[in-house]
Amino acid sequence: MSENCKKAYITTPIYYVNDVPHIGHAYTTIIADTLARYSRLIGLDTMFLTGTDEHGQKIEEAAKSRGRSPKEYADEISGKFKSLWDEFDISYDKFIRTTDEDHKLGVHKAFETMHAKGDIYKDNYEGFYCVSCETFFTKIQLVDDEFCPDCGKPTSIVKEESYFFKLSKYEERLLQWYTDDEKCILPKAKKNEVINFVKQGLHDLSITRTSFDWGVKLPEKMNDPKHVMYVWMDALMNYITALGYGKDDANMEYWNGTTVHLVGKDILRFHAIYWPAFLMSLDLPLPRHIGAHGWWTRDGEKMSKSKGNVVDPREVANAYGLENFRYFLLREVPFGQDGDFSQKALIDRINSDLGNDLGNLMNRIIGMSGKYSNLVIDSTNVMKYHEKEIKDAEAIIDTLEPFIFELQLNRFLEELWKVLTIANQSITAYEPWAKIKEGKEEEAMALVALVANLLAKVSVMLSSVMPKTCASISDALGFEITPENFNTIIKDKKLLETFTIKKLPALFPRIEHEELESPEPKVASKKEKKAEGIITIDQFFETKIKIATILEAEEVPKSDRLLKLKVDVGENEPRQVIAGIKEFYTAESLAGTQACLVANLKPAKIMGLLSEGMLLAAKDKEGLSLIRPESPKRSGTKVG
RNA sequence: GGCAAGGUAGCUCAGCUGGUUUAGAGCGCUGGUCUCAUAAGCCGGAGGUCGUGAGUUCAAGUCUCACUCUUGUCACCA
Repeated sequence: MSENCKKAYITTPIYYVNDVPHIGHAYTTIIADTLARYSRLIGLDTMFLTGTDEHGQKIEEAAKSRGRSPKEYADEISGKFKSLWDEFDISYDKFIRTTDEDHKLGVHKAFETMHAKGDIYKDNYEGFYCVSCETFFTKIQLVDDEFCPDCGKPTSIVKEESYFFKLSKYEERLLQWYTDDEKCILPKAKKNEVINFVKQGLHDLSITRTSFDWGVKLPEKMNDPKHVMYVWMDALMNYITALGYGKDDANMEYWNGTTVHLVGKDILRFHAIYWPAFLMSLDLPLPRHIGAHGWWTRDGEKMSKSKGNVVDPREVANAYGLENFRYFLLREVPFGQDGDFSQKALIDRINSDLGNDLGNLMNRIIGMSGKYSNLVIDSTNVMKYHEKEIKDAEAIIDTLEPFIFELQLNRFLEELWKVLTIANQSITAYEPWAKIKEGKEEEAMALVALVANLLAKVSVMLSSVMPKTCASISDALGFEITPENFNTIIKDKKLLETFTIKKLPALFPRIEHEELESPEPKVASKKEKKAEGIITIDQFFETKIKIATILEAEEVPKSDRLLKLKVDVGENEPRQVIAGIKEFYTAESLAGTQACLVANLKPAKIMGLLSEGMLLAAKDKEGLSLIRPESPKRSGTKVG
C-alpha cells in the first residue's frame, strides 16, 4: 500500500451539531487520527479531515428554541467538537464546516454537474406529514392509509416539490463495485448488509427540501430559490469540498490517493450507497475503504442520556490519561464490533498491557544499564548474540501494516505486543545479572541493547496510537520518531547507535483504585434484571391486560393468518385489533366470545390496518388457544 | 417471517480449503522461580460433551440437514 500510493486521505464523518461530543465521536476520530499519523509516519502525503455538519431542520429548530440564529448555535456546538479534538491532540489537517462558503461552492458545482449529466430531475415529493411528530411518512408506512404509525393521529398529505437524484440508475454499478472490490466496505458483515439492501432495489433520492430554510441553497442558475439541499447531498460532499472541489482543485490530488472513510455503523448506508453513487455521477474515483465501526456500551448496557451512563471522553482521558484511553479503545474490540467500556476493562488494559508489558520493560533496561554500564547502551554485539530475537521481532513487525489500513487496530496491537514478549522472555532467558557475575559483560550489554532495540521498534510502530508516550520512550532511547527514522529502524532494520539512556519515571503507574465515578444505581438494577429474568410485580403491572369481548371478526384479505376484530374493552369506542389467529379460529366462531387483551400496547399497523392491542394466546404443536376467562366477565375487567 | 453473521476454557476471542496421536491465545485464577523492574518478568497448571440431535467420511469445531439460542438487517411481528 505504501509503495504505490503517494497520498493518503483519511476522514471522519462530519459530526452533526445537535449533540455534544461523546465517546462514539471520540472513537471514530481516534481511529482516524491513528491512521493519519501512521500514514504520515510511513511517508505518505496525508490529509486528515474532520468537521461538523450544521444544516437541517433540527438545527434550525434547536437554535430557535434557544432564541438564537442557526449559525450562532452551530458555531457553539461546532466549537465544542473542535476544542475537544484540539484538547485530544487530534492531528486533523482540516476541520470543515458545512456552513463554510467554500463548501457551499463545491456543493453547487456537484449539483450542477450531476444535473447536467441528467442525474438530477425535478418532481414532486409526496409525503404524509404528521404534524405532532413533525415527520414525513410514505403511504406504505401509514396506518389505515391515514394515521401516523408513531402516534396514531391523522396525517395530512403534503406534496412538495423536490429535486431527485437518480440513485436507481447506479444500482448495478454499485453492486459491481461491491463485488469487484473485496475490501471497499469493512467489516465484511456490514458489507453484506449493504449489498442486501441494494439488491432489494434503490429508489431515487430526494435531495432538496422547500419546507425549511437552513441549508445550502441551489445554485443560482437553477433559479429555484425556495429549495435547499437536503441532508446527505450537503453533508457527503464535504469529503471533496474539503479538498477544494468547486473552487480550487489543487488538493483534489488527495482524492486520487488512498481514501479511507471512517463512519459509525448507523451511517454506513449513506456512505456505502449514496456517496459512491454521487461519486459515480461526478465521474470521480471511489474511496479505498469505507469502514463502519460499532458502538460502545457501558458496563454491558446501552448508553443513553436518560440512563445517565454516557461516557464523557474528556472525563476518561483526564482520569486515566488520553493515550491510555486511546490504547484501550483501539485494543479492546475487533473493528466493526460493539465494545464494552468499563473501568475494570480499562484498568486491566492499562495495568497489564501497558504497565506490565511495556512500561515495566522500559524500567528494566533503565535499571540494568544503570547498574552494568552507567546507562550507556551499545548495540555492537546485538547480532552476535541475539540475531534470532531480532529476526523474530522483525518478522512480526513486517506483518503489521495491513492491519492498520484494514482498520484492525486491535490485531495490530495484539501482534505488536508479541515483540514485547520476546523482549521480556529474552531477559529471563539470558539473565544478564548472572552474566555480570560471571564476568561476561559483553553478553550482558548485548542483552540490554537487544531489549533497547526492540523497544525502539515498538515505540516507532506504536507511535500513531500513543504519540506522546512513544516520543518519550524514543527520547530516552536517544532518537526521534520521524518518517526518516521509520525508514532506518523499521524498513531498513538498522540498530540503534550507541547512546546513553535517559531515566524515565514510570510510564504507566499501576492503577489500584477506580478513579472514575460510575453511574450509581445501575449496579443494583442490573443484578435484579439479570437474576434469571425475574421481574418485580410493578414491572408486571406495567402491562395492562383486560377482558375483551369480541364484537365482530372478519378476515383480512390477502392474509393467511390475520383476522380483523372489533373488541369491547369497556371503553367508549370498540377497538380494532388485528390478530394472527386465522389458521386456528374462524371469524364466525369468535363473535361474542371473550379473550384477554394487552390494552396498553403501542398501536401498530399490520398490513395497513390499525391494531390497538394484542390478544393473549398460547401456541404449541397442537395449535393455538386464546386465553379466555372461565366464565364471562364484564368487558374491560382488569386481569392480574 | 426472509436474509446474514454467530454460538469453542470463568471472561474476550483464534481456529483457512475436514486428518502432525493430548482443541489454542490473551486476561483472570493457581503452583513454582529469577531479581534488572511498576508485588512487574519468566516457567507450568488449571482439564472446555467445540449450542443440540442426526448424517456424510477411514477421519469433523472444521462438510450436509434439522432444531435451538444470540446479534444484525429487511419485512405486511403483535
